[in-house]
Amino acid sequence: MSNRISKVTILDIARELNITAATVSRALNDHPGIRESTKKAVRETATRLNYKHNKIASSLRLGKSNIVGVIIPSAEINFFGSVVHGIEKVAAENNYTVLIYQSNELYEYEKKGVQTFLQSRVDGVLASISKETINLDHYSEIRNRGIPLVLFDRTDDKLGVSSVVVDDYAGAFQATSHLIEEGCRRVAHIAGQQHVNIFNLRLKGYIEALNVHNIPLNEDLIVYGKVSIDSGRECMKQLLARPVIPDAVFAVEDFTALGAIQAIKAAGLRIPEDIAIIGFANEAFGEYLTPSLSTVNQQTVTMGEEAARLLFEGLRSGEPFHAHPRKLVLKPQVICRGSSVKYPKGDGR
Amino acid sequence: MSNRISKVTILDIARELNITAATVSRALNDHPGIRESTKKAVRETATRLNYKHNKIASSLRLGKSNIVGVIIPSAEINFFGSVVHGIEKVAAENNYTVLIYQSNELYEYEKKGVQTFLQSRVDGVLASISKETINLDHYSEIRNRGIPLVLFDRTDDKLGVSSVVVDDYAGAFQATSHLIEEGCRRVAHIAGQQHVNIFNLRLKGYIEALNVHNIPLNEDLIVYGKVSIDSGRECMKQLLARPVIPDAVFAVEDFTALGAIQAIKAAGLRIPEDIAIIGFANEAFGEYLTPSLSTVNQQTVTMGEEAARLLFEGLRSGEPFHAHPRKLVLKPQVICRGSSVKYPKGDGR
DNA sequence: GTGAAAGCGCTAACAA
DNA sequence: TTGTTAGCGCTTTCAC
Repeated sequence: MSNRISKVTILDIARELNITAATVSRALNDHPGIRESTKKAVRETATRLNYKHNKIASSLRLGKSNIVGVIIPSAEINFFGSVVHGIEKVAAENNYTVLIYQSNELYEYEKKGVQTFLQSRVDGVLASISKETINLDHYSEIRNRGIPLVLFDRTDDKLGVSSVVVDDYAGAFQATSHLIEEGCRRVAHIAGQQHVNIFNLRLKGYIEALNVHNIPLNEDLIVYGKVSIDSGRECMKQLLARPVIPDAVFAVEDFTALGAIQAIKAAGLRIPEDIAIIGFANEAFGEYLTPSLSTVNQQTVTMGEEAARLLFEGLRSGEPFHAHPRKLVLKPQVICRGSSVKYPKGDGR
Repeated sequence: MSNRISKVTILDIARELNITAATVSRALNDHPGIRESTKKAVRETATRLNYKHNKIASSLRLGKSNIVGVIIPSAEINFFGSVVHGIEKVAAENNYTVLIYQSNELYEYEKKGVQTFLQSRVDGVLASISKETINLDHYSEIRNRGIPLVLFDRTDDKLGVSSVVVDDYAGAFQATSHLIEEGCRRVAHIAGQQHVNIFNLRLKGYIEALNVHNIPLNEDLIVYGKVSIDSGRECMKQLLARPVIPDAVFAVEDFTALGAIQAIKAAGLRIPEDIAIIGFANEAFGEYLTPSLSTVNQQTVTMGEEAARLLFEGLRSGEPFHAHPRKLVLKPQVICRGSSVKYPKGDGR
């Protein structure tokens, strides 16, 4: 009620106590070598006057904002939501605030996000590259300005920055192997855009699993989609129209799998009896489907935590951040659920 | 490559062109009364030198940050994700950046978020109150400091600030009426914490619908839960154990409905034949369930847009923000899907 | 149409 | 242990 619009500064506190602003600042920052009694008095006066630290002034003076910017394609994809959680956790531990920017998978938005971050003088950036993005100059700019940048999930080695990814190749290999071990022989793959690194790796993992299990690769069983529910549905329809109908599908991620499931059901086929299916990413909805969706877990929270840790370690060390880029590879795990398990008791071998 | 660490300021541009920083500032801000040729030269030099506007310095000088803070319980609830989308859209139109803080439904986090925003000198706050929150002093503080505050969805009239809500009472009324019109007579309600305004309104809407349809209220058919999947499951189990088994359930929101569905299926009952069910909130997963979940749509994006608009209008008008709080009530719509429609062709009357 | 000068609120040398 | 002083980068009166 007293100070409707707070304009209380450290100077007000100083005057109140007949000391200088410098002392107040030091007291507030718990500087060693300020008498305890002074600190106490300052703190009390601060609360009494309703003082609030001005981060903007502090940032300007310090040349650092204590903000990290995070660029994600979409907060509505559960995967990124979880990663952000991991990031926020570590950021909070380091006394940092997190600014989130959604690119909506659009190159232009992504560029705009980078500019916003640069203007806001964020101390570091964590980013996952949008599907649409091919030109990486905006990320180079961050790098070149010496601002710590760590990529996660959708990364690009060309940038020469640290990154955290899940082993998509291994995940795809395991997922496909799982289907084969359930007894499937005509395993199809609904793939994603091949310029996106992780989607390409998933295709490769799929192919390798076929190899290892001595199943000849059949190009007819691979379709390339755009990674969405609609695209998954369309791709599945194409597969069902081909001479050889698959008995299993490894979808590039869960939304694609969902679309495929709809198409399979619409065709009057049973899951997993006629066609088994597995997705990738462990989106929340998968658990609630009937049958529940098998998928690959990507350690999302860990990914966020590790990415943030990489960032803060570099931030603390203070030194040329991008000198020695590190690459962390997390191990994925197959989650077997109803959509892929044909023989709940035994196994297919 | 040239300026690894950008330290280019308007002064550098000024020196380059033999003018003063003041002129550069004006040129960059497109001040009228700066010669076109000067502006052009300044802009060119700025890009050449890789100049980047320093928002922090600007904010300090201007006394405004051009940032709005948004407090939501959780980004993982689809509902809030959509609202944030609406907010971001309007914020972008107004040249504002959005800072998001997740309270995780925890009072302490929520308080911390408010403090962070206050320190960051956000120009306004949009918030949805956490389920756990009872004490509202932290919100009063925002208000008392004269910082624009607009609440959405989880609001509280006691604060005397503008708010945007969906008409929960009407939504609950419509949802319950829908079940009754499908021929159900023993309509149960899994309710939420009654200190949360919207949950209380939903209970009231439920009761009123029974009244209007001349169905006596049966306290045995109401259980109070904690609004989560687990709680929904437990509450449903309780209902199934009672002397009168319901033939329909109106769940306080979709996650609760999901838990209830699991319990119903586990009990070997069919949906909607034995028990029809409807949720609230139109979470994304509902569409993908089998049967798909009927629910109440809350105009989420609109809610975000309207809340943001309320904020920016006040921000622009510049005047005592909380003098005339406005309350916007959006109309919800029942979405009929498989879980509640017993007679797809006709109706229950 | 442009310059000179002051200041937003804070912090860190350097002094004392 | 505390004070003095200067400055972070920008914007804005007030001059001219």
